[in-house]
Order: sequence, then C-alpha cells, then structure tokens
Amino acid sequence: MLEKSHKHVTCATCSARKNSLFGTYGESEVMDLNHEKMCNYYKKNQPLFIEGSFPRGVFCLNQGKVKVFTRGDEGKEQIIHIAKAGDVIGFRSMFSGEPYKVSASTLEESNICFIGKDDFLVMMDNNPILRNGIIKELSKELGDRAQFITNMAQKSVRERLAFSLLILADIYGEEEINLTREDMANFVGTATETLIRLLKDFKEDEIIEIHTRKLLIVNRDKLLRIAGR
Amino acid sequence: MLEKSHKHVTCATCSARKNSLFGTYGESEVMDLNHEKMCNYYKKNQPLFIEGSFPRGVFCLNQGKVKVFTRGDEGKEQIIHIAKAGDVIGFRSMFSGEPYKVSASTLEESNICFIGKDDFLVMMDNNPILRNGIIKELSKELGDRAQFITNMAQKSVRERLAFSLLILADIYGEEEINLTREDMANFVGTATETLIRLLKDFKEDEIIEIHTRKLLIVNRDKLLRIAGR
DNA sequence: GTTAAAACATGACCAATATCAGTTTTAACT
DNA sequence: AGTTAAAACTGATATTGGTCATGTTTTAAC
Repeated sequence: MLEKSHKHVTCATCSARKNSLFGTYGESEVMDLNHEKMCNYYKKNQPLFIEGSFPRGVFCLNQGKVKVFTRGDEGKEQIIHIAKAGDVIGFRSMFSGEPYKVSASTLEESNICFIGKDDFLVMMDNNPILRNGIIKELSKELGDRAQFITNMAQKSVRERLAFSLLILADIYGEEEINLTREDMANFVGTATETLIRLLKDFKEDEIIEIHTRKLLIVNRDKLLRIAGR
Repeated sequence: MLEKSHKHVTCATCSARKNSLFGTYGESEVMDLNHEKMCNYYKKNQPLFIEGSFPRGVFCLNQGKVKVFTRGDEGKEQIIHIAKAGDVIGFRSMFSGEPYKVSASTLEESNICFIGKDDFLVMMDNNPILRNGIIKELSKELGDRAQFITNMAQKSVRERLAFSLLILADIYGEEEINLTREDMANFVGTATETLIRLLKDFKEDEIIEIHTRKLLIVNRDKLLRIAGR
C-alpha cells in the first residue's frame, strides 16, 4: 500500500527523479521544482487527463504506472504507451496548442506530481538542459511510434504480443507484469479472447508463467525470436 | 519537368518557405539560411536517407514529394508520412542521438535543400521561434501517430483507405493523387491486391475517379463517412 | 463471509484480408 | 517504334483473428 499523503514526496528525495527529465537538476533547481509541484495520491483507474480537453500542466510519476491511450470509433481503447516512475507525461499537447489527443489513467495506485503549465514553460525557457531533454524525448518517442505503426501493419498478433511482452518487461522491471487481459489486449491491438488464447500458448511453450493476474517472462530469447527485430 | 539546376532556388523567393518552419524568418535570417543551404535536384525514387544511418543534417523540400517509411521484418515498406513542399524532414534523429529509425526517398522529381547538422543546431540555439516551431512540430506529429496507431489497430482496411485518401488529398492539394498502388498499399498498411480491389469498389461507388496512375476524389463526404472520425 | 460484478477462459463460427498464380496494361529504355 | 520490365489487375484459395455465446474464477464491496 502506498503512502496516501503527498506530504512525504519531495523532489530532493524522489528516487524516480534521477532518471527523469529533471535528473540533471542542481540543488537550487530541485528546490524550485519542489516548490512548484503538487503531489497527489491516485488510486487504481483514476484519470489524469482526457482526450479532447486542454492541458493545464504536466504530470510527473513518483510511483505507479499510467496508461496513455486513445479511443477508436467504437470506444475501444488503444494503449499507446505505459508510463512508469520517473516519466513525465502530458506535455505533448501543451506544445502543439491542440487539445489532448490521448487520455491517461492510472493502472495501479500511484503518487503523481503536477506542475502547472506556466511554471513548466518558464522552467523550459530558463533551462536549456531541460529543453533539450524534452526535444530529445519527443524525438525518441516519435521514432518508437514509427516502429509501433509498422508492427501494427505487418506483424501478426502473436508477434506483436511477443514484442509487447518485451516492452512490458522493461517497464515492470523487477516486478511481475500486472495488467488486466483487456488492457494487455488493448496494448497489443487485438481482441481480449485472442490475447488470452495466445498467452495460453506462450505458457504451454514455457515462455511465460501466469500467476492469476500476474505474469512472468521465463524465456526472453524465445520471445525475441517470435517478436522479430 | 523541373529545373535541374539548383542555382535558381533561393530561400528569399522560395514559395514553399512561407508555410515551413522558416516561415517567420526576417530578411537577414533568410539570407543566412540561404547561405547555409545546399539545393539539389532529385529524380524519382532517389533516397534522401536510410534507416540505421546517422543524420548529417536536415532536408527542406522546395518542390516534390517524399515518402518517409520503415521496413518491417520481411522488408516490406510501411509509409509513415508523405512530405510535400515546405516540409522539413530528418531532424528527429538529430535530436534523439539515435540513428535514423526511418528512411526517406522521393516519390517524384524534386528540388530539395540540405542544411548541415551544425548549422541547423546553431540556428536553433539562436532562434527561439525556430526552436518552438520544431517543438510544436514534433508534438503535433506525435499526436498524429497516436491516431495512426489506433487506426491501424481498430479500423478495417476499407476504413483506413478512406482515411488515407483524405490525408493524401490534403498533401496533393490541387493535383491529383499520384502514387503507385504499392506505395498506396504501404501507406494504408495492406496488400497491394487488396488495395486495388478496394479502389475499384470506391470507383464503382463514385467516390473516386481513376485516371490510370492518377486518382481524384469526387465525393469527399462519402469518404469521411467511411473513414469514421 | 456472502454476494455481485468484473475479469478470465473456452468453443464454434465466419468474415476480412493475405497469399498465390496468373493475365493484361502501362511505362521506360534502346 | 519496338522491346522489356514494371505495374496494375483478376480469380481462387487459405488463414488469421474477430465475434458471439456461455461458463468459470477472481476480485471487490458490503
């Protein structure tokens, strides 16, 4: 269970900060950042922002996981990205001037800080390192999404699942992968039933272990082979 | 036929510049830009850069069209984007520090200018408007690609074709859409044969006119309805 | 602890679309 | 202009993966 008060989260001691956009911050910058941010506890399945609305700031994950997704015509979610501790999300549409093209909500209970739009933009103006970090981040994601598109267009569901599991393993690190079958299907881009059947196959092939909701990869090499490059 | 010499292309008179990243440039900035750029004539199907290599600068399209694509495991192209006059391409991986994740080559004969990496980065450092324009551009594309992914995952080929034709109509403007069936299929994300059959359907439904290679949209509303939101 | 609601799982079926194997048309090159 | 290669097109067939229907297990709420 997470600490429900936000009072204990300070940027100076935030372990997620090290590998975040603010990882290079010096002492005084961290103090400023800490002063500007507001931290909140979110329970599972709480929205951070919703497609179509306008951004008021950015979110910085101290702890927890967040799915970033769009909804297709029939309301089905397509998960574009899963953010973990240290990730900063929601800045894209702040720059493009458009409303959010994606929604975001927590996948588990999380501590998430919020930095107001104006504060964030001022920080960006004054800090070339932050600015370049953001440009780099945007560029990197753009490249990832080109591959995502190609995978969707050309790989089979089985291949995409293998690919997705490898990505999820990175995101979950030491922890077991913990997603509902529906969320996983919406990440892979398939029907829930198909996903379940394929997971069963992978389990029988001793590629993964399934512990009810949680999932462990036991043969990464096989997954790599199935996923293709 | 295009003018084959690059000598006649200068940034000051470049009509494509107005709605490019350099659209807001003042007189002296345009002179600098003109001094730094090198213009070249490309014939059809000439590569600008290739996936896996490292960027040496950016390309600015004076005239022509360029496809930006990745190759899947079996070498099949997936077209991610089609650039037109005024578009600047190839800057993504310059910022991310990674090799190109995509390739680019001309779809028709084109005049394309090149600006070296160092020159471009200096320009960015000195020009907040250019910088913000780039950040905006990266952000906008990131949003577009989220939708692209969702379309791939959830729309039928027929719906995606309708969607793609609307995008192509924007890119080609007054001109007729002029792509090989294979390129169009690689943009929609389907087999060439399937694309051909669907084009035939659309033609019979009087949604498009086909003039051998070239293609004209005659009922935009129907396309909108098929494409979904 | 009980109960209701999600989430998970499985089977049967079928539609969409890929693949393969051609033929015809168009464009490019000498 | 004639030749050749590439592109466009067509038909037959195979198959992936989505949908629907239904049952079971797990989780969450009271």
